[in-house]
Amino acid sequence: MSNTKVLPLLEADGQGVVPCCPPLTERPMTADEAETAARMFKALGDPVRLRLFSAVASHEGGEACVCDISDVGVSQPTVSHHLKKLKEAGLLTSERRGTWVYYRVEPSVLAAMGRLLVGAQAAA
Amino acid sequence: MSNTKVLPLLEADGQGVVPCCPPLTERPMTADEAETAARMFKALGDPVRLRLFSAVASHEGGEACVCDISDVGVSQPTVSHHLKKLKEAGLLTSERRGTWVYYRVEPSVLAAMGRLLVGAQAAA
DNA sequence: CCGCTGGTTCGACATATGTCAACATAGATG
DNA sequence: CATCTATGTTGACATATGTCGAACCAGCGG
Repeated sequence: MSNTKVLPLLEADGQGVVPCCPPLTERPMTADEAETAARMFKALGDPVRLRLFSAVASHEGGEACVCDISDVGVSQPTVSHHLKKLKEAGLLTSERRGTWVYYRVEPSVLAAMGRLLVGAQAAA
Repeated sequence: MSNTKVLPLLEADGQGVVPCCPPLTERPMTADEAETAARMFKALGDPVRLRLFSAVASHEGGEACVCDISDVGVSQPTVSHHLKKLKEAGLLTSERRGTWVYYRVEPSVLAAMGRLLVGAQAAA
C-alpha cells in the first residue's frame, strides 16, 4: 500500500485528476477545501521537506533515489520521515527498485497547486 | 512598523520585487532558499489561515476588513493571531482606517509562489 | 470624560512537529 | 546462511503551534 493512497489535493476521476479547489482569489474557501489544500502547503512548509521535494522535482526524469537527495543536513531517519510526510501529502510517490527506493513527483499536483495560487493558467 | 517589514519571498529592488527562488523543478533549492520559501508555504499550511487568506484575496479590491472575514469558526483573538502570522510571512499587509482594520494581499507574492510551483508562466 | 465596539496582545495550556539514536527490514553479495 | 548496505520504523524529547479567556489599546458616540 504505497502508491494506492488517494492524493489529497486531487481526486481521481477515472483517467485523470481534477483540482480540489478553486483559485484562492476566486472566492473564500470552504472549511473542507481549506483543510485539504492546507495539508499540501503544510507539507512544503518545512525547509528540509522543501529541499527534498525540490531535489526530486528537479532531478532527471522527475525522480530520484533517496541516496541522491539525502544530503540536506539532517540524519537519515529524519530524511526518511520527511519523505514519508511528502508522500502522505500526495506530493510524492515512491517505488523500490532493487536496492534503492525512488521518489517521484506527481506533476499534476504541482500544476494544481499553481492554479490554486495564480488562477487559471496554462498548466498540466 | 506595520507594513515596513520586508517580504520574505520577495526582495525589493527599487521599484518592484523579484522572486526569491527559482522554480522548484529547475534545480535543488539551497538551504537559504528553502528556508525563505518554506516560511510562506507554512503560513498557508493551516486551514484557518488559508481560509482567512482566501477570504481577503477574493474580497472586493483584494482587501477586507477583519470584521468581514472573522467567521471561520475560531475565536476573534485567534483570527487576529493568524492574520498576524500571514502578515509576518509577507502575504498580507494591514492598515487601520478609522474603526476598522483592513488586510490586503500582496499580489506579486501570489504570482511568485505560483512561479515557484509551475515554473515560468504568464503571471503578475 | 465614559463607555462601547473592533482588534490586538498576553499568559496558559494541550497538542503537533522536527530531530535523533537505536532498532528493524529489504535486497544484494559472498 | 552471514553479512553488508540502503531505508524505514520506534521511542524519546525539546520546541513550536493553535487555541482560548482575560486584559489591553484605538476610535467613536454620547
